[in-house]
Amino acid sequence: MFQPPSLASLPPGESLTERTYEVLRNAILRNQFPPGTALSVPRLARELDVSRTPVREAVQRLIYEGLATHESHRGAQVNVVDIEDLRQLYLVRELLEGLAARLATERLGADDLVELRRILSDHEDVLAVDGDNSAHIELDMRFHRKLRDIAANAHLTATLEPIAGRSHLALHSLWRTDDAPRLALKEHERIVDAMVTGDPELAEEAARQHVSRLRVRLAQSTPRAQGSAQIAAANGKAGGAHG
Amino acid sequence: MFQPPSLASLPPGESLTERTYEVLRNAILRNQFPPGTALSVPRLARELDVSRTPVREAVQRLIYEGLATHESHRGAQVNVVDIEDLRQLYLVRELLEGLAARLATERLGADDLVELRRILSDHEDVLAVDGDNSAHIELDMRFHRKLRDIAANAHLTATLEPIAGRSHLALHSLWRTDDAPRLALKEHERIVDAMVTGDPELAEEAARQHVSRLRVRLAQSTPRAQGSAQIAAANGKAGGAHG
DNA sequence: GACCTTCATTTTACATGCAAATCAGGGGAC
DNA sequence: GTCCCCTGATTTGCATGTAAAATGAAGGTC
Repeated sequence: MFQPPSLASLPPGESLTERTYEVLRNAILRNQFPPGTALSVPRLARELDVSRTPVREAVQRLIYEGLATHESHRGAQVNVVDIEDLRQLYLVRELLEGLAARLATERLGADDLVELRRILSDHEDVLAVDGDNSAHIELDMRFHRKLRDIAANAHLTATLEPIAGRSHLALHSLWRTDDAPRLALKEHERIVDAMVTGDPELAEEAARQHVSRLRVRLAQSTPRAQGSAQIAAANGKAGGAHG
Repeated sequence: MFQPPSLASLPPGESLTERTYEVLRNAILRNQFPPGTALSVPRLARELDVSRTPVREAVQRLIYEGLATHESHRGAQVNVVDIEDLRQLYLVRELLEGLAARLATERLGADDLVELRRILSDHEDVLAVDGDNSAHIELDMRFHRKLRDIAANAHLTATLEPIAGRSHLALHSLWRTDDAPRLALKEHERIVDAMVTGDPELAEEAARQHVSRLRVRLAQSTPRAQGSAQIAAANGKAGGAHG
């Protein structure tokens, strides 16, 4: 059910805890561990072939970051994000993405612009193939991560990263309309356009509108049984591919 | 140097890790562990009379929260916040405190108002005695924490709490002018006044201005050797009590 | 005195041991 | 069929063991 990415695939320079954390985080954000999945420390330790200590520390980090929840003596499980959560989440995210776009505009370099455009172009390619929601989410994450990088404000990054993570986690279960990815890409392009004009306020507003519209679109999405479907999918094995 | 608060003083319902975390966090925010202080896990474990595991986990939490920093194989130390850090920090904090005030205004109940006014009144009392910067910081924290509570947005709280923690950490080393506490209190009162009018936008603006002015005041403060004094105090052992 | 080198101490990063809590899954009792 | 209790397996929360890295003091050389 979960091909052990085996850790070996990761930068061996880092600590085991760090690498374990990356593996688990990616698995969650790629929906390989859907919301509701239990994160048993001994089990993961066996599967990843490390001791329990690094796994425990990685799981705690996921908890602090809000990708997992914890109940006393009952362990952790991948967070289930419901509509109300998302509403509150996007209220915060709107401000922070706006700030990121504003700061990024002030510091935008030629290289950065090239990289941003490459992401947009990759994103277009992915949407052309269509149907692949995971690839869309991946590109969406790359775009927003790049914005944070350009903004170069360590506190903003540290603050926004977990927020963005939780948002993207929710996307797997809550996206609905098929044109949402296309709308998102259009809005990304608008943000970049605003940044190119060199007007920070404009970029901020474009980014805020983007998040605000995401929120509206997600709120309108059929709330198809708030993740209970996910939990079922997680408990019953995800074997049947096209369930 | 550090009277072991011994953990026993804390809610015995919680886990050891949780209680250890609270003890360390309070010690840092009260400047009992000034910036630069090394957080040696075995040493703290001895002093607090618990095993190393809960201490290690508590320290990691402080690191994720940004109250401590970590260097590979060299352990953690209490974060040193410099002026540039603070500038970036307050840019983020301004937005989030604004949001908190806006949401709090929409949900303000009679009890909440009583509590807020009580905090303001306690704050006045403390400033009347004067000279006690720690008490001012404590009341400042209480005020902003209460605002977050009233706002009742879990994601905002989770996001703003570490930011506020780091801000308050910096206050111990970077406050300067003697009238800063009084100005802060005045601005708190303005925020509450705005909330009472029931106008969320006004409250948001008042809160943003408060943070923005804090930033300016802190930036103007004599940067008295960015915490190096603190580091010296921390390294030389504070053994001789009144060293 | 300035600069190495060595060696003991401490600490980190990870592994493992273990009591107590929780959960899964049968039987019975009704 | 439903409720309840029991039992065994698993897991959490904490404690402890330990190799390798980092630190620091002592001593030797120039």
